[in-house]
Amino acid sequence: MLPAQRRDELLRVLRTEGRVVAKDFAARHGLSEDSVRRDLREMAAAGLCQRVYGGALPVSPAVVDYAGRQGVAVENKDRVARRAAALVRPGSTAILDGGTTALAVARALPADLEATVVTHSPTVAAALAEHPAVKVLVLGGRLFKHSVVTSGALLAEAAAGIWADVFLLGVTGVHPEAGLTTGDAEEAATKRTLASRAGDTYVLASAEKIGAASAFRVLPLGEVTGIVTDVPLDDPAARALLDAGAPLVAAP
Amino acid sequence: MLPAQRRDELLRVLRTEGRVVAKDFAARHGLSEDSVRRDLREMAAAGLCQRVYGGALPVSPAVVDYAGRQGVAVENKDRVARRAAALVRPGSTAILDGGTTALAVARALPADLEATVVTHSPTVAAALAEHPAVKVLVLGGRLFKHSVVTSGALLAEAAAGIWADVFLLGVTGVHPEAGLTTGDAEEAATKRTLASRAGDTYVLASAEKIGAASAFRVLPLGEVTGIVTDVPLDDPAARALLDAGAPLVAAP
DNA sequence: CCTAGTGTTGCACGTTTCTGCGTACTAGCG
DNA sequence: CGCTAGTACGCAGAAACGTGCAACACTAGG
Repeated sequence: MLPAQRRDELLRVLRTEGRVVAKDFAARHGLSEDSVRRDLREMAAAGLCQRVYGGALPVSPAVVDYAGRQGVAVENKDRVARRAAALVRPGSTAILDGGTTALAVARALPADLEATVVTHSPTVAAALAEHPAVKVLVLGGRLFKHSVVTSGALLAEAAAGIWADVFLLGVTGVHPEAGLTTGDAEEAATKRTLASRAGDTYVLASAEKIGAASAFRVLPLGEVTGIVTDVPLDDPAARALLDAGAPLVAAP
Repeated sequence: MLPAQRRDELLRVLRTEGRVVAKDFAARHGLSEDSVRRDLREMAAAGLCQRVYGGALPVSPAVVDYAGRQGVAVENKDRVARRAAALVRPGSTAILDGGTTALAVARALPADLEATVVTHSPTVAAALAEHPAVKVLVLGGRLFKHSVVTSGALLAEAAAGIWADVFLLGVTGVHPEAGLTTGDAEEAATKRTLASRAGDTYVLASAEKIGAASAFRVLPLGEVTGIVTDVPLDDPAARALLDAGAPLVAAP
């Protein structure tokens, strides 16, 4: 990445996300933290941003407040996303589900990662367009409006022709008795189809999903390789899941 | 390689990849870095690119950056988009191309329209999730990063199974001699495939496309049903197109 | 066919810019 | 108050840069 490009990108992220975390930005784009910090320092000196401990914020305080709230809200999902992103090994093939957590995973993938990602979410596909080294395969089909993913016969047909190392599955509930659940029957079926096309299946389960249950079961707790969560494993809800045989994996 | 060829190629790479790295370009084409740098310097002086350490970037990031491109010539695109949206009749099936103009068409569709829209653009698909009565079919395939559309064998296979009343085609150039052109060979092939799956094909040609030409021809001017544009039909550029047999349709 | 003129190219040189690393300092947190 | 992570600063090496110059090719006119 060209130095000038790097600075443009920093400004862009600052504008769109309301903040820049030096460490994350460096990791995401395969840069040294030093270069990022140096840029931020110079941009701050030029009045283009406001340097703070850990990164930078936009100059205008109005934007900062908003960004701050957003930041706190997404922090949990980010932790799960970062942990899950590490499951996509260089050179491997991964299936990425739809939904906000899966979208966060797509964004958390290292910028220089060379891998193949299969997805049935147009939103995730568009996000992955930012990752130059990732081969992206979109599974077509009828668009399911609520969660913005494709499903149906066309998808099943396309999915039959692929095989992935890992499937990162998003659900709306992880419950000791109900298992892994989601809010729509067809969506559940689609997720099952995708799970059958990968060697390992990991569930993306940020805190608000733990202990929750929706109407339709995707899979029983024990039939996935791991459930990535940011809830501490000694939390009562987590204990209940572990007792029910859920393979919980704590995000750092 | 001829000097003039080299400069054309530099501009092409700049346009399609959004940047040129002097060293890489020289290595890739068996040139000296000196020559490349010299060209870039002159092009920058002529205002054709922006010289940065390591290579060059487009004059305005908006030219290439997909997100940035939205906002350029907004009103023009909207006029074309509204006119084109009227071509999607209630109850009919339409294929919608990728790109910013097609995205504008998706947004311009009436909120209560009952129709089926087929698209190979994740961005357009996501936008159509806002239209509750529109059935959306996403064509899967390998994601082409630059314009964020799918293409390849998987797409061709999926496209073979559909038939639409109308195809709304986005291009980067409408030129009296070059015809309808776009910046990538595979993209051009994909657009041809889609055109073959619809009864009528209409081109989305906002003013900046008129008279412009890119490297790869999608179709000759005469082989489409109509070319929707906001340029007045008595404009010299429009006249030249009409003389060349282009079926121009003026947007109101 | 020769020659002067023009433009392009590769190379050498000194300069500028960028980057990674070591060191010492500081903010945040328990 | 001590620990950790983040930070600033300085430095040295590497990479990229611009400039001047000489070699070369190509053209036009004699």
